[in-house]
Amino acid sequence: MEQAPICKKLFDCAQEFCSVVEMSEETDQKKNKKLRGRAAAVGLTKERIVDFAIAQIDEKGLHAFSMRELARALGVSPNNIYWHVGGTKEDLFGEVAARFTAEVSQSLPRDKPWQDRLRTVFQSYREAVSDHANVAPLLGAQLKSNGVANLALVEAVLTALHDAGYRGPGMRDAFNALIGGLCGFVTMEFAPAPDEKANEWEALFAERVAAIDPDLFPYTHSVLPEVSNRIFVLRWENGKHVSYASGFDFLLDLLIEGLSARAPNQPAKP
Amino acid sequence: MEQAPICKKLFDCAQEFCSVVEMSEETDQKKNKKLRGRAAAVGLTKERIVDFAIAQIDEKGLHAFSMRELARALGVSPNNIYWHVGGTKEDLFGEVAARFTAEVSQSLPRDKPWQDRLRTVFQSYREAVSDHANVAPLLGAQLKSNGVANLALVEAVLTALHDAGYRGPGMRDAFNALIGGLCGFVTMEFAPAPDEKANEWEALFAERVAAIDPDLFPYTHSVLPEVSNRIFVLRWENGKHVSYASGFDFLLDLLIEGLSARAPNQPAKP
DNA sequence: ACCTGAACACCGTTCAAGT
DNA sequence: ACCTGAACACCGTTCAAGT
Repeated sequence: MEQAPICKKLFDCAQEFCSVVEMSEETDQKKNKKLRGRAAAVGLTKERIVDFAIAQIDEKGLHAFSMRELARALGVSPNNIYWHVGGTKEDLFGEVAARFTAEVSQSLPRDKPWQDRLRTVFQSYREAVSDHANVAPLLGAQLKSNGVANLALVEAVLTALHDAGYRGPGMRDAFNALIGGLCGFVTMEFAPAPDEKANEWEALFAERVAAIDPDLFPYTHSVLPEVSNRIFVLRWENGKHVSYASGFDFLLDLLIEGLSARAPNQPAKP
Repeated sequence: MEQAPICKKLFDCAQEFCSVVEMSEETDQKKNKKLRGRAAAVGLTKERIVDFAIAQIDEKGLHAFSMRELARALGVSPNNIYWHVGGTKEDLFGEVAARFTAEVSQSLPRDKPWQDRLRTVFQSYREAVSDHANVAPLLGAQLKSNGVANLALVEAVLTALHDAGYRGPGMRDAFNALIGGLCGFVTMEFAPAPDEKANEWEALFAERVAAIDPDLFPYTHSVLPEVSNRIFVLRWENGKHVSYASGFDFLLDLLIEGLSARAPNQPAKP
């Protein structure tokens, strides 16, 4: 599993050592050739693999993604991928998720009030995910994704809560409510639709929605026109086609407002 | 896809017609034998299939679930399942999710204030999911699950929001914030851990967490003892092993509180 | 209608071997 | 170290056929 990176490191050290030793009697040309002969034979790197994986997932969806097809796209034997990325498909997904959350933690302002910092963190999280909506399930619905990569995000949220005065169990609950609520929202927002023959499923679903029994669910039936395919359970398209931005913003407002009202550190009133 | 049920109906009609015609010259024994000869040959039903599917998922996890193994457990040919449940694994997952959310909408009180009704709806949703935590990804991270089955839940939430005075776009946003936030939370809560060799992954993760750089993430590092494996991103076990109940309750409180404060219908103050 | 057996095209992963 | 070819054990799904 984890032996690959370790081996790699050992090998890098060994290489370094070698180059130093042979430096004197080796021409630059020879060296290049040697390098091309091994690492550059295919030139595969973890970055390149993750790049292609994300592209494939973006294009065909997570469901259709396969290691063998990724290998074909890279023009490489499948085992080569395993070597670079760890012995398992799940490991690759972990790398994808990691790359991903790394983008979020680019520009986190430090000099604003904690409420504003929270707002920008989660807004940028949602933006990052919506750029590659098909990977959404990897972030919310798998533990491996919650890797150690997105520490910047964690640090940002924790310090914000600290500034608000939250400590100990209260801080934990607040953190979990924020991450669970908001990241969970985004996961649901971009939940993939069944990949049936084109619009077949949509038509069927719309039909069923239209056939809702007014006697059993009178209110739902009455608001169907303003609600159909625009709220979470009663929909046949996900956030890629129908915007849930206002719902997300509303949730974010409710949470920050509530956290402010309950914050142990209240602004001094002169 | 959907042709199976149609065929079924046609056949049922035909059967009925036949029995009526033959009724006069057919003994009850003969009829029973005939019935046993076809439908009861294996006695497979959609209910039985879903029962077994849930059991298998509970036991081995969603990742390890397979149609062929389900067929083996049922003592049946794989195609038999396809016939009863629709032409696809995804269809079966849809049925599983449906059965599931049907449980939630059992006891929804109607005579309480809307805040209490919302509270019980979502508490019981979380309880239902936690009883079969491994199916959680089917509910939050796939659109097919958001089928038309859980209409009782939708009706309950919508009427609660109506009583609070929410209408139109405001009602939509409130609905999405509630469902997305709370159901999303539960999806994250029970996100499955990688199924690696036992505790290997856990040890590795714990190790990595312990190795967090205090210079890069000073605050996270300082609260590690009270936070490690107890908040969402920094964990190696999911809600099956570590309770997130207090975080969920806190989120629920924040939402209901916020919705009350903004509710167009405020209680009359005499 | 309900059910089976055999087959197709694919998959994740591993093993032994090359450079 | 980096990479390939061939193989294993499985999978979802379909097709033709039985009752």
